Amino acid sequence: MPDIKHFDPDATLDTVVRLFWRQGVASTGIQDVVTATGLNRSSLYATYGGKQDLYRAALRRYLEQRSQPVFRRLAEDERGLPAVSEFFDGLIEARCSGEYARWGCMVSNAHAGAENSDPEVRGLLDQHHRELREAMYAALVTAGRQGQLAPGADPDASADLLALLAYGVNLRSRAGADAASLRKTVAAALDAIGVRAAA
Amino acid sequence: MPDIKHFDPDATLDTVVRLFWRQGVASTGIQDVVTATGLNRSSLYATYGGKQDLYRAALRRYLEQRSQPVFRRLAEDERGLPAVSEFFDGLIEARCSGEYARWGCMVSNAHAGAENSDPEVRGLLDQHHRELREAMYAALVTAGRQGQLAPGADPDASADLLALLAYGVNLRSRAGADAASLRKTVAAALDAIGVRAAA
DNA sequence: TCAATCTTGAAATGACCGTTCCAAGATAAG
DNA sequence: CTTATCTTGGAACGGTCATTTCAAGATTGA
Repeated sequence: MPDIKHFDPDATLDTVVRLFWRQGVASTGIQDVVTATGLNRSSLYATYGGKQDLYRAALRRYLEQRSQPVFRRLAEDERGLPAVSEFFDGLIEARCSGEYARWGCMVSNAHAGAENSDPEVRGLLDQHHRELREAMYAALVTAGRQGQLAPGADPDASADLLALLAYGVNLRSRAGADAASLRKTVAAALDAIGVRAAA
Repeated sequence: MPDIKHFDPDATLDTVVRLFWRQGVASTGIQDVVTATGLNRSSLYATYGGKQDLYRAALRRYLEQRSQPVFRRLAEDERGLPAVSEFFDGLIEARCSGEYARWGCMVSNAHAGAENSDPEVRGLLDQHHRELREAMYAALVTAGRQGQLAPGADPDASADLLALLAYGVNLRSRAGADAASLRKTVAAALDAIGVRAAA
């Protein structure tokens, strides 16, 4: 009997993700969302709830669509260190060029804003960090099995290090950091963890 | 002939720094500033200009009062790697406990927000990064002179790495990262750069 | 076709935003 | 003490905020 929605909630959410990703939640008004999505306030509120609910949904979708697929690929890659290197290459590429250049990472951005006082948002940040760290750890264990790690390198602590390094890349890329410089920095980190090239 | 100010602009600015540092500029209203400082809108606008001017002044003051003294101490320390280690210990201590626990770094936070679209703010972020990197580099060169660096370690790239790591620490500490875990991560990074403990 | 039920458009809500204005108060040189 | 000049308090400004409301439109089962 009822009417059906005249739009695709998932496609709309992708548009909303882009808004919150680029500008943050505090600097994005509902009017911005209305303008960008083309639908009106009533549909928005009926579908997603208020602004904070909309932000939470967008952050969840960012994790599912943007982060987790990349993490999964990293964790399941059997090559070891080259997989980690490729992960960072893709990261830097995405952060410094193309449609999302200088947007940083929506999760990293959320760390720095007032939005992280929301317990559910905080939970998503922790989940993101855990998943990134574990994917990195899996790749490093694989690397260790293939003798790619330096004798003293601890996969556990190295996974933490590389995860934090990714946050640093995300942050500095938003301020316009040079891609080549970021690549060189990452290479130095991997070199320090892996078997020493030049002794 | 004229009247004089009935307050100390520098002390007031310290209060404003704390506001913007903790909540960010977008989530802080002029009313918050009025309430926190105790002075009046007129005095605020007459002394500092508008909100954006006030934020810029606060960010400048954060650099001068909070960042640069620490950078200077790091750059001039003659001990090498222990100086770097102490820098990170102090950083993690400040980020995870005491008055400013879970506030992150005002500059790191600014990277992630919409405030970095202001050219002057962007300039301050770059200046901060340059100064951090150069202090780190100076300490690493000192370390190298004393034979504390691993044979393959490049002070230049390692300085970049440690600077990005600091941003990662700042970010994750805001989401409640555990101090012990952060310390362990930093130790692993320094171990990878320095002469290998366990071979 | 009718009626039930959801969606949609557009206007309205009150609260808060950053900023301005002006009269009253304070200061110090003459 | 007068007067010029700045500071201060507090009200007022138009604009924008997130959210609500409600009538009109659309859809589907009976």
